[in-house]
Order: sequence, then structure tokens, then C-alpha cells
Amino acid sequence: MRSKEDATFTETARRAQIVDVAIETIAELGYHQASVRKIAERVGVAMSVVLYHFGNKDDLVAAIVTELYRSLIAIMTPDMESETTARGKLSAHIRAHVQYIATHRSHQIALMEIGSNYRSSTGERLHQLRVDPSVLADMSSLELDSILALGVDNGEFRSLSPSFTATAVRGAIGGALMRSMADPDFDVVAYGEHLVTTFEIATKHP
Amino acid sequence: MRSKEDATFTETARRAQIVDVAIETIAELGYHQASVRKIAERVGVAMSVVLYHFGNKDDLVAAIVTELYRSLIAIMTPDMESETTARGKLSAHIRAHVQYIATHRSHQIALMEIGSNYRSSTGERLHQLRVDPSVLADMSSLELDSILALGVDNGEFRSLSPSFTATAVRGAIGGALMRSMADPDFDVVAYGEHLVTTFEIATKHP
Amino acid sequence: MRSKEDATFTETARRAQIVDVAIETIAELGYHQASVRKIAERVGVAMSVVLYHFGNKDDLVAAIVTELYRSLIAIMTPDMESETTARGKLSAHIRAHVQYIATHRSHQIALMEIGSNYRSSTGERLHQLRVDPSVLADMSSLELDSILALGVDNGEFRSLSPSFTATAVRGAIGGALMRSMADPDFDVVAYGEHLVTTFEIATKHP
Amino acid sequence: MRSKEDATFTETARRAQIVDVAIETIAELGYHQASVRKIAERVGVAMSVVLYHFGNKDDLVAAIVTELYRSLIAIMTPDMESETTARGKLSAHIRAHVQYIATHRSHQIALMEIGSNYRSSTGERLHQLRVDPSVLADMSSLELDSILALGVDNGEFRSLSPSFTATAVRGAIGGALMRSMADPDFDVVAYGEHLVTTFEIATKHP
DNA sequence: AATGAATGAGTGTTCATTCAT
DNA sequence: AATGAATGAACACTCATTCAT
Repeated sequence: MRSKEDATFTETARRAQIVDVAIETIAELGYHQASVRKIAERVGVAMSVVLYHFGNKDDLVAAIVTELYRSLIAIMTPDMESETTARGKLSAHIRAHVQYIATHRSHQIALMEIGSNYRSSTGERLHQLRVDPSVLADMSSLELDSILALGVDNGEFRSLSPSFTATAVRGAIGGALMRSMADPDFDVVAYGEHLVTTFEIATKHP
Repeated sequence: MRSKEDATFTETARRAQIVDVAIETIAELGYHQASVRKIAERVGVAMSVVLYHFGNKDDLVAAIVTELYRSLIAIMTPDMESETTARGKLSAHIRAHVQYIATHRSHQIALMEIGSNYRSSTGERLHQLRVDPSVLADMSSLELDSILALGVDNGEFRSLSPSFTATAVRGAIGGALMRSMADPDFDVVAYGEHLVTTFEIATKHP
Repeated sequence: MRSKEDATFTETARRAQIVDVAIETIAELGYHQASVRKIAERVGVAMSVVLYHFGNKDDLVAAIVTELYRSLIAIMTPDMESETTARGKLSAHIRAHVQYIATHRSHQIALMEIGSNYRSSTGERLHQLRVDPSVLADMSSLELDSILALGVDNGEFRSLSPSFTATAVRGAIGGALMRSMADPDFDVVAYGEHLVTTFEIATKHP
Repeated sequence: MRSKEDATFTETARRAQIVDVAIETIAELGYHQASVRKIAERVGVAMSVVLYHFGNKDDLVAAIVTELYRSLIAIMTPDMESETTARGKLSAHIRAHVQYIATHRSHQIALMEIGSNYRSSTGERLHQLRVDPSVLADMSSLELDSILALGVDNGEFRSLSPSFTATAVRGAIGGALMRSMADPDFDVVAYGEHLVTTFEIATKHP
């Protein structure tokens, strides 16, 4: 029994280690330059070890994305849940996500790299990736659409399209990453505050 | 004389054809799946023909980006120049770019793919690409930073950071592309109008 | 333990096999015709196997040159070291090298081919090749310059330029290879004896 | 008539120009790096022009070798013919060839490059190259074998193998080129005088 | 649990040659 | 006499995957 538990523990630790290194590698080199071999080299094991633990590259990527979502949820959920109003949740969302970009740069870059580059061996994209469903469920609690819809319904916000506004907010947050990649001195957190102000004004009743 | 012009014409036409097909291919398959060989196949010529006309892949990509910029400028510049106020230019910029996304989807996707994936053989990114300098100069006239700075200076806008706001606008516009890629029914133009309204409000004096 | 040694053994044996075949191939076809693919075909494996074991062609060539030097040293060093006088060492050098040409024709031809044709991917020549330094050190013990300088100093030889004479001896030895390549019936060993006589006379006091 | 002669003149001049440039290119870049395209670029014409004038690469190389031989003959023949004794001719041969190396470095290097690298499309080497037969005949007058045989016969030289000695002399001369390529400061002419002395002594009666 | 060995498909690139003009 | 366009073969190299151990 012990040996089995040990094995599982070892297995889990190895997988976690590989996933972490893979995230760093993807963030640093880009998705396509981060080959299984290079990831394995950075871990310090043979390439076949990585494939032994994950079966194939698609499943490794799925594990990476799961971890990426998990860490994003861990950062954002507490901040958002502590707010009760739609306006408060919107501001918290922006601040928390920007905070994540500031503190988890590699994670955010890796997520973007996979999001824009991943195609499975059969051509499918990130969306079709077999990510842990429970993590996926938690991700939906971060969604802006329902928060914005709520704010419109209860009169906190002016009449606006929740779907369009959510897209705008997400895009503007994404801009922080793009900008900070091109310009390392870009102050992501200050930008976040600017965004909060911008959307506070933009959602106000006229 | 005629034969020389003919030769030049043939050359120009082939290059244009290859660039067009390459843009479609990159948009459809993604930057890394769009190999020189696959592009050549779609054109209906041997791979070496593509390299005969462009020398190497880096130069092909440079030609593609030049064309991408050129088409973006052709769409956006007239609309923006017809406006005289900063506010008018900002709205025109958003509307024109969104229009471009709606009508030149492949172009916009290809530009995004290259922007996030291109690394030259020596490791450089899109920024270092040898794009036609005159095109690059025209591109700068589309820049938002100076428009926003002007609007703040002349009192059209409230006091705000031009740099941050420009990043937010660009990001929000980029959101249109992301969203429409995931959801083909997404109404890009309506989203553009929503964005115009959003930033009109957000830039108003309190 | 055994399995690990086996693995190392397999690896070592494959590398040695590939190097041997590569030497034969270069000697037969010439450096530029001896592509990685052709070498692999002669070994009976896929081209990627060769690159798996050596990383890239430059490193394969380095391994080949190391082996070439190693075999040259193995043949020449004992004969030269058993001689005590400068004159004896000079004659031994000529005889040993000519012997090497006679018995290791492919090796000598391959060495010449690489020497005159190799340019690394960054343009460097044989000299810059990363050959095992210990082998390189042993090679220097075969140098003629110091032997000739010694003979002049201790009065064994007439007054002559050691550097010029070394160049002449090396060139004359090289002639054996050239000649035997054009004329397979050329008696290399007899030529060696002729050379020994020639330089014995030429170095004598008047 | 005039136009035809003009044409022939133009043709001849073009061929000569291409051959000259090809020699420089081969000397500088090495045989395999000196592609038809690169040679044409240096001439300032299209690649197809080179092939138009020579048919294919093999015939271009034949023309180059012919020119190389021709220039070697032009330098060496007068000096050798002005000598009447075998000893005089031997010394003149060495001096003249070394002089050629000193003054026609590119030519000598190109000759060596082609000699050691050329293989026709059917695998043949320099020897099988279709060089102008009259030039080939003139080349034979530079041959050392007959000079040495004569010197032995008429008692000028000690009893020695003309064939072996010729190989040794040729090899020693070739050493000058090798050495001067590795070490640009090498004094080729002084080395030639050293060689003359060496072989004067070596061929003397005991 | 881990690994070394091997592989085939795919990448961009260079090259000599052909051909219509 | 000269050329631009096109081509197929060959090149070194990277990659994810399989498999026996």
C-alpha cells in the first residue's frame, strides 16, 4: 500500500514539476519552440519521461492549461467573491486579473501562447482541449457577462450590452499583457487602476 | 521595353498572388502550420518558386506584413483624416479598425498570428521585420497616443493618460477579433459602435 | 548496473560504427558528396539516427577528425618515440606516416578531404573544429618543426630552416597520397624509403 | 561580317570575364560554395547567362581549368626553357612554380580546390575533364619526370628514381600553398630558394 | 518509474538545369 | 546575346511518437 501511495505521490510531484517547467519554457521560448525535448532537458530528465507521464503532447498541454486556469482562479476568485455589488465585482475582476498578469507573468504569457497557437494533432484549438471539467466550472465564476448583466438589471450600470462590454473589458485587460511584453517598464498595476476608472465612468448612468 | 515591363509585371503579379495566398493560409492554419511548402501548394507551384521570388521565409513574411499594413492603412487613413477633432478621430479609428476586422478577417487574423508568433531565424520578432519604411511611416499616422494626447491638451477629453487609454482602446478592438473567432455570429460592427459609445463616455469631462 | 553499461556500450558502438562508415564514405565520395543521409544509408539506419547520436553535422565531423587523429597517433607515436636522435626521429616520422597512408588509405584521404573542404555552419575551418583536446596534445608530439630545430641545434643536421624543411617534408609526404590516388599501383612504401634517403642527404653537413 | 566578328569578340570577352570571376570566387569561397548563381552575381549578369555561354557547370569548370593551366604554362615555360641543363631546369621549375604561387595565388588556390573537389555529374574527377588538348600538351612540357630522368641519364644527378623524386618535388611545392594559406606571412619565395637548395643537395652525387 | 534508441514526417534552404521569350 | 521564371533533387535539421528494456 505504502509503495503504491508513494508511487502516486511521486507521480503527482513529477507531473507538477514537468507542468511548471513547461509553463516557464513556453513563456520564454513561445509555444512552438517549447518542444517536449527542451522541456524535458530543463526538468533534467529524458524526453521519454515526459511522454510517459502524459501520454502525448496534447495531454501535456491539457494539464498545463488546467494548471494555468487553476492558478488564475486561485488568485481571482477570493477578490471577486469578497465584493457584493456588480460594480465592486467588475472593479475587483479588473484589479485581480491585472494583479495576476503582474505576479504570474509566465503563466499569463503561456496561456496566451497556447490560446493562440495550440492546435491538436487533429486540428482542434484550445477550446476543444480536455481540461478538468471542475476547473472549467470554477472558471465560469470569473465570467464578466453575468456580472455585467446583473449590474444592468439591478440598475447599478447604465443600459449597455453585457456581452459587448465583457468583450471590451477582457480585451483591455489583454492589452496590458501585450503592452508589457513589448515594453518591460509598463506599469501594469497603474494601468489596471486606469482601467477601473475608465469602466466605472463608462458604465455610469448618464 | 515591353518585354521588360512584362517581366516586371509577371514578377509583381506572382509576388502579389503568393502574398495573398500566404495570408489566407496563415489565417486558416495558423502561422506555424503555414509552411512555405503548403503555401506553394495552394498557389499551385513548387515550393522553390516561392523561395525564388522571396529569397527566404523571413523576407516572405516581411512582404506579407507590408501588405497587411498597406491594406490596413488604405482602409483606415481616409476615415481618420476626414475627421478634424480628436474625439472624431478616436471614433473614426475605432469604427475603421472594426470595419477592417469585419471585411478583412483573414488579414487581421494573419497579422495577429504573425505578431504573436513570428521569430526570425536570428530570433527577432515582428518589430525587427524589414517592412517597407514608407508603409511604416504611414502606419504611425494611425497611432492613437498622439490623438488622445491632443484631445487632452485641447480640452476635448477629460484628464487621462493617453498611453493607458490607447492601450485600452487597442485591447478592446483586439477583443473583437478574439471574440469573432470563437463565435462566428458575433456582430463586429455593432460591437464597434458599442466601443465608440463606451469611450465617448469614458473620455468625457465629469 | 548492467543495463546502464549496456546502454553506454550500445551508444559507443553505434557512434564508432557511424564514424567508421562516415570515414569510408568521405574517402570514397569526397567530403561534400558524403551527406548525412548517404552515410546513414550505408550504416543501414535512418538519417535521423545519425543526428540523434551526434546532434549535428559539425559534431559528427569533429568526432570523425578525432578518430582520424587518434588512429594517426596510434600508428606514428610508438615508432617515433623509439628513436632517440633527431635524424632517427625524422626518418621514423616519414616511414610511419607513409606506412599510415599505405594501411589507412581511407583515413588519410578522409582527413585530407575534411582538411581542405570543411567549413562549419559559421564558416570556421578544420582548425576551429572542437576536437578532443587530449588528442590534439598528442598530435603535437608528431610535429616536425621541433625535431628539425633540435637536429640543427645539436649539430646532427646542417644549418637549415626547420620551418621550411618541415613544410617540405610534409608536402612530400602529402605527395604520396596525391600520387597514389591518381595511380593505384604507386608503391607508397618504396616512395617513403626514397624520401628518407632524400632528406637524409639533404640534411647532411656539406 | 563585322557583326559576326563582333559577336564572336563579345562572346570571347564574356567567357573570359566569367572565367576570371569564377576563379576569384572559387579561390575565395571554395569550390562548393562557388555556385553558378554566385559567380553570375559577381559578374553582374543573370545566372542563366553563365550557363548560356558554357552549357553546363562541367564545361564551365573545364574552361576554368584550361585558363588555369594556360596561365601556369605562360609563367613557367619561358623560365624553364631558358635553362639547358637538367639541374638548371629543375631549379627553374621550382622557382617558377613558387613564383606562380606568390603572384597568382587565386589561380593556384582555385586549381587546388577544383583538383580536390571536382566531380562531374557522372562522378568523374579533374583528370577526366575535357580540357583543351593543346593546352594539355603544353602542360606536359612542365613535367618533372623527364627532366629528372634526363639528369640521371646524363650524370648530372646521382642515381635516383625520377618518378619518386618528381612526386617529392611536386609535393614540396604544394606544401608552399598549404602553408601560405594557413599562415599569410609565410615567405613563399624564400621557401622556394630553400627548396632549390634542398633538392640541389639531394640530387648531388655522393 | 524511467530510459535510450530509433524513426518518418516535416521544416527551410541551395543548387544546376530547362525553357520560352 | 541575354534573361526571368520555374523546377525537382538534395541538403541539414527538428519534432512527437513508439518500443523494448
